[in-house]
Amino acid sequence: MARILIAEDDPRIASFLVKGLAANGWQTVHVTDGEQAEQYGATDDFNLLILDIGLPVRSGLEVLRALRTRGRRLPVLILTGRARAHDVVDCLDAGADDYMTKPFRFEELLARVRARLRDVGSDEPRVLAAGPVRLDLWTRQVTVHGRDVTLTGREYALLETLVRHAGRVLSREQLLSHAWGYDFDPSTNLVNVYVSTLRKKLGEDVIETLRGFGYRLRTT
Amino acid sequence: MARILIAEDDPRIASFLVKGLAANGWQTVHVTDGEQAEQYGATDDFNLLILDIGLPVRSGLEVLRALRTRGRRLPVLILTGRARAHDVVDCLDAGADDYMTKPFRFEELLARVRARLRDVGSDEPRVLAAGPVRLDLWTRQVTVHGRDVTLTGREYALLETLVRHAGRVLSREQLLSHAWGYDFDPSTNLVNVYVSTLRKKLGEDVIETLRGFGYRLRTT
DNA sequence: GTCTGAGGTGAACGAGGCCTGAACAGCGCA
DNA sequence: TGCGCTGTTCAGGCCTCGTTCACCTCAGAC
Repeated sequence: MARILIAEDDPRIASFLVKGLAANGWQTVHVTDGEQAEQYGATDDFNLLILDIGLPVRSGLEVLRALRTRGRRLPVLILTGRARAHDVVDCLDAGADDYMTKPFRFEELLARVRARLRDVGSDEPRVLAAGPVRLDLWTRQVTVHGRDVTLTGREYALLETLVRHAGRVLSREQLLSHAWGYDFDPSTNLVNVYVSTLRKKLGEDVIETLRGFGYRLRTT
Repeated sequence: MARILIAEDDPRIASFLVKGLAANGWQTVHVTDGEQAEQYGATDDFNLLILDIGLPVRSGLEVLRALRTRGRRLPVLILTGRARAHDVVDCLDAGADDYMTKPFRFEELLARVRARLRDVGSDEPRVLAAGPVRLDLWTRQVTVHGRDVTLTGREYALLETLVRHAGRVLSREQLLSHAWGYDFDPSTNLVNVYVSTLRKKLGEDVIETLRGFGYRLRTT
């Protein structure tokens, strides 16, 4: 099983990452400053480092440079705020493999983590299918009962989450954190709205409502 | 699977090469000075050597001469900066098979790598086709729905990238790194502009926009 | 030197996606 | 049956993202 080192000082984002990655079967270790990140990253215990660029004590960029200087080839995924997006170039120069700007959707992070771990673990299939729904992850094409459907970004993200957990009941909160990110207002009715639009595009019978619990993708 | 030895001391270019070649299914080994290049190149483990001319410890030219003196017939692709373009003649004399001047476009590098590996692995077809588009890689002729179209260099590079990954959604960054190179400003709107001009020449329906994600070449 | 065309930049414009708030519908419980 | 709670749907505004255009630089041809 792949092990992931998370270097992130914002407790909110960190807990979001730890829980989400654990739920997908990865072991995580969480550190909160650049010094620890460098120490742990220098061991051979991890298959991936998720590195916040704005860490205390020592910045993510410094950590990355130090690791690369020591010859560590560990894949590194950089997290950066909008405002510091220009730092990304330096990080890629310094040998980062990929980056994401905050706020990010969890599904997107998962996709990138999977891509980076492809050599280590099982690789990501090209097509996801559940019940009448097929998602082509390369082309982002969606079909229902063989019929092509065009979805917007959010609609696609939400459907992808449902398909990945097909048959399971997912709460509004779970769907929000996967398809939107950690940065959501709990009182929003966004999920309801997007389920509604998805139903219009996919047909009424594809997504089931479990009153009081959440939604579920029909697998039959 | 073909194995490629990369001898390049600029970490930026090296990481660009390693990632890009790996993504195309080649195994790479990366060394950063002329001494290592010579040691690794002397083994029989590689099908191609990508050799920077300005390496520390021992220059690319020295490495090349040493390998050839020892009777190694390994194909060698030279990388050279603009300023040192005159060294190319010496390298070709010393037995290099091909060369590129920095900065270079990734697609161009790929084409040369494919050409050099032709004997070893699968060989490159002469014509690429996807949907209504046909590219003749030898003559650089382009047709859409059978109609001839003339493209500038960049337009061609961008279209080639789209055709090589036809149907897949490619992000702006992926397109930039393939059609422009490692040396791009992530905030540029170049891709947008060139997609726009390509659409004018090829027709509106050939390249599809996936809002928030990138572009895709229609395969139907 | 002048001209031409390719490559690249910055900004204005516009469409469309995303989200909110509120009205409406329907289910379950008393 | 009536009430409250949960879920659905719709209209409308904001704002991001993509498109396009005018303009600049640069290199090569003549």
